[in-house]
Amino acid sequence: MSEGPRLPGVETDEEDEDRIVCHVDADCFYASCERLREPELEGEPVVVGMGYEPGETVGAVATASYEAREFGVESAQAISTALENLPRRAALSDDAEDYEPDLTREETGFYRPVDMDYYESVASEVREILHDCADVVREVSIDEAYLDVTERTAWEVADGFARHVKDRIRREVGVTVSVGVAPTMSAAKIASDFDKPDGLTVVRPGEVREFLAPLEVDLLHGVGPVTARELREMGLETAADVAAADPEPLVEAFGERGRELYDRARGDDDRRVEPKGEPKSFSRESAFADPVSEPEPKYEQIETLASAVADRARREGALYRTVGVKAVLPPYDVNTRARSLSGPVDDPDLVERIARDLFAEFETDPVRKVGVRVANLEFAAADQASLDGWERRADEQRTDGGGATDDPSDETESTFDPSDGDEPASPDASRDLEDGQSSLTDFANR
DNA sequence: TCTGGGGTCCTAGGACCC
DNA sequence: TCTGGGGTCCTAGGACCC
Repeated sequence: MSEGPRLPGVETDEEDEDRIVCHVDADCFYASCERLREPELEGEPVVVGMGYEPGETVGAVATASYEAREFGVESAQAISTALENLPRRAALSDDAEDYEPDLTREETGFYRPVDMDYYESVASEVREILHDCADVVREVSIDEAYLDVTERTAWEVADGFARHVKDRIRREVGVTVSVGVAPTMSAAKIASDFDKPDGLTVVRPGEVREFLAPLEVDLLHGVGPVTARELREMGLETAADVAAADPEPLVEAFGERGRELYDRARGDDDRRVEPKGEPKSFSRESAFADPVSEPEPKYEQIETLASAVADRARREGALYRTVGVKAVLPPYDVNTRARSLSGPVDDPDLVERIARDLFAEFETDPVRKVGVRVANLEFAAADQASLDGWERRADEQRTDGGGATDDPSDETESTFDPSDGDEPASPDASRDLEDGQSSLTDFANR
């Protein structure tokens, strides 16, 4: 996790420079998926919108095909803006009179709503190929992964290997990907971006710093608009500038991230490709078309989201110890509130109660977006969240000795006791958990 | 860029403990 | 009671990524 200064000689990272890391990044993945099941879209501008319904103008651009990008359509753009840059083709034929009469077919595009289930099915086909091509795969998102292919290829033939991966995905799934190969994860990531779409870039050991040198700072992973501006204010425009800079001011300005930035710009990155661990949180949020001031619609949304989040956690076998809400107030004021319990639970009704409770503060505010989150997840291992699981834990805590170790949030728990008593709501584990908990608490309080 | 949704990590300050 | 040092956990906000 944390990089920081490291002790010399600990761990086994002496021979790290010999890793061969491959970063695979699908090109405008959602749009490619749409083309897969609708081949007529091939070669046409395609815009995939989230929160978008056919024929409407709300929502935002999730992905735009390269043809659509030519018209100035960008990811995260409001659909209404995208439509100004690139009118909807269907609209043209449906209702031609309402649109500029001189629009040619070439100046219009296809708009489709996000269909996650379908993209997920395509992604899993890609994933299978990736796992077939590498010993270790880290999936970063639905359309992106790192592969450690050290044991599968050699630098002399790395481009042939990458070509093979690309070809297999194209042939067997039908989408194109861009691939970067480098001795580090961060360089591989940048390399895959270097020649998009359908790119293939190999950066060999010893070439990393030279490869990065001319890049603008905002192309570095982890540098967004805010950091880029600050770096420029410090006179650092390119990766070479950062690499040659004194690291101290960077650390001062950005903390640990500053150190990381400096290291990465110099090509230093000793992270190993590792499979992604368990998720840390689940959340759902949704925006209102216009800010809402009345409490009722907001609470209704909160409840819907709370139950969706709790459902998800249960499906994934996760217990949670923290419940949070989010309220976005105009113009774009993000507020979050969270409350932790003294032990992990699976209890949809409790999620809903806490979410309502936390949200009460924003009851009468105009709100444009609300969200619900669970965190501090625990994935009950193979043995489920069984009672003996809890007894074992309780034993651990007991033998821990001093009562000091448990229950900093004791009073949180008691806050919920009154409302908790009124119904035997929670099926399965959670009741046992809560019971187990209270005896634990009793013990601690003795 | 007038702003959608689902995530991660980091930081700062406070409470609390020894 | 006028004030040390080390640590953990919690909340809130922010930057960033896809």
